[in-house]
Amino acid sequence: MMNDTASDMRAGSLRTRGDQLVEVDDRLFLQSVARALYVLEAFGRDAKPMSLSEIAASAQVTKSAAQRAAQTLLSLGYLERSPDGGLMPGRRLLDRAFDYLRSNPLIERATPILIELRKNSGERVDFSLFDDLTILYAIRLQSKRETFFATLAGRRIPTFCSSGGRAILAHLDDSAVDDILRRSERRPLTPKTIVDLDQIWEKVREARQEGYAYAAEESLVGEIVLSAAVINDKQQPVAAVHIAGSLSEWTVEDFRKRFAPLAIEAARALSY
Amino acid sequence: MMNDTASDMRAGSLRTRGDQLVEVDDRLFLQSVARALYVLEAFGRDAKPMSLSEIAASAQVTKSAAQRAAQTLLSLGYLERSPDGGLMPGRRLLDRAFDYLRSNPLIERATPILIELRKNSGERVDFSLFDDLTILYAIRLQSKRETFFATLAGRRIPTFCSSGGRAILAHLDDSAVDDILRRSERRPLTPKTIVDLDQIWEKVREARQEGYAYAAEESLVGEIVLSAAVINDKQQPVAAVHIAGSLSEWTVEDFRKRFAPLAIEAARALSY
DNA sequence: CACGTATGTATCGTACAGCGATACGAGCGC
DNA sequence: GCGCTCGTATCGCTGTACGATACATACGTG
Repeated sequence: MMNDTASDMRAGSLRTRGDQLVEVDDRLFLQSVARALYVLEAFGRDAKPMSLSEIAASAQVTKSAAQRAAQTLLSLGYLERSPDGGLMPGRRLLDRAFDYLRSNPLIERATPILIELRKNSGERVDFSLFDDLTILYAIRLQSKRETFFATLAGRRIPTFCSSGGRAILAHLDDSAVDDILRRSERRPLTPKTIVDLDQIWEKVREARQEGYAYAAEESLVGEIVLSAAVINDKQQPVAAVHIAGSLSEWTVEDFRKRFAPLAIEAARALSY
Repeated sequence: MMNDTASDMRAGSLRTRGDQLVEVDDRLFLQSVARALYVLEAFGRDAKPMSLSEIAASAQVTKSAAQRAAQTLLSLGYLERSPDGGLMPGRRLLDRAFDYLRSNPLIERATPILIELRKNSGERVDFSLFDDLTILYAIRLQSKRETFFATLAGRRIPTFCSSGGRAILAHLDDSAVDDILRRSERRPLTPKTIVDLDQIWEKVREARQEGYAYAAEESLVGEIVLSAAVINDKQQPVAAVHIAGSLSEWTVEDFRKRFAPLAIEAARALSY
């Protein structure tokens, strides 16, 4: 079967979504399901309770479609009414995320190792998944002082300017790195964010040599993060282990010297 | 057309799902969306990569429906292929949960207060939402030593045997408490779990008097948890603040004396 | 090595679920 | 009062999504 060279004869229709063209594998695709998910995703753009009309506009579906999807999601707990009558994401979403974390063998394996790392380092420890232009925090073990966003799994930050992202890039070949960097928007998150292509490349090369990456104040002022990549059985980087500290307690050099071996060790234990 | 077979043509129809009867509000309900969500929920029952057939069986949809839903969810990132070819929840679910946490005003308000509480107590601090028979962990701030599940938001535990649940019950009137206790399965989680109705009532009454609840080793051996309820503007309990410690470091009495005021104070700050 | 039984994948004709436009009523500001 | 926007409800048509079924593949197993 599967004369795969040509997927030509069948499937692969193109659908438009906003101004993007999205290649859709087959006609098993359920449009109403997609519309409902677009409705949920509207809150990713605007994290506040929204009216039906706002949702319809943001999700780029008709008001009717939004209405039907919202009713359905509401009755299943994936949307909730906010006190003022608007709509907001429902707590059922937490259950699904929980399922994700529980079902994922890598994360299951990672948790005890990260807990150990947290204990040994005394600093914040994170575990993030590589997802093209962004890395996605999956496990977060805080230290004492933290800010709101530092506690939330599900947060994404750009690959190009995070230590985790660059630790991962260091394990890709040049063309793949180039591809990612080119497609990244490279908007600075702090005044110290490195956005220059050559400078990023320099950091990636350094990470290749050292076996880990670090970033000082590139995504949060006053914060230093050091990361090592986790490699799968095909030698591809899939995730990263982070240790994050405060520059009010550490110099960059001391931090690197102290924690690089720990991060590398933890990442290695998770690889393969 | 429109053959008059069976299905009543009017609103508020009843649909069967397994052996449960689910009242569906209107005919704005999108069945295909529901089916897709049932597919995702299958992983809540069995947190491991599953085959399409397993999913179909667990979600109680036909294989065809499961196939279509899976394809759709796959292409949108809400399902992923596991290394062995099976299906597992996709990382996009984390994004949605993140949206939930970010969009929810209560949680936004709670985070800094909990961080402060974590700092002052030095113990693990959790924030859970009341959801009928269960409470749902939304924020978790670990202490040093932790186990896997203690780190995961999205976890649910029974209302009846958790300190948070009983702190919440203490703010409901008797009939509501009774209703919840009766509908709860009351399966013990540890040998120390209190399952006897009268004893639970005793704990609830104690919580009413003290303004907080506690549970020693009822959901995890060696763990003591103390909680205070958060009240909304209609005087209904909606959430709870927990402080959790180890019995290897504290006696029950010392723990209560030391942390009850902190938990109560934090919960009060979040109320209204 | 044919066999049975899993699996995932693909096809197909038809029914009916879901479509979008539109109408309706409530609430707000002017 | 008017004019706007909100959420909600209605309706007839149509094309989406339905379930059964067929097909390819990968297993063990006797």
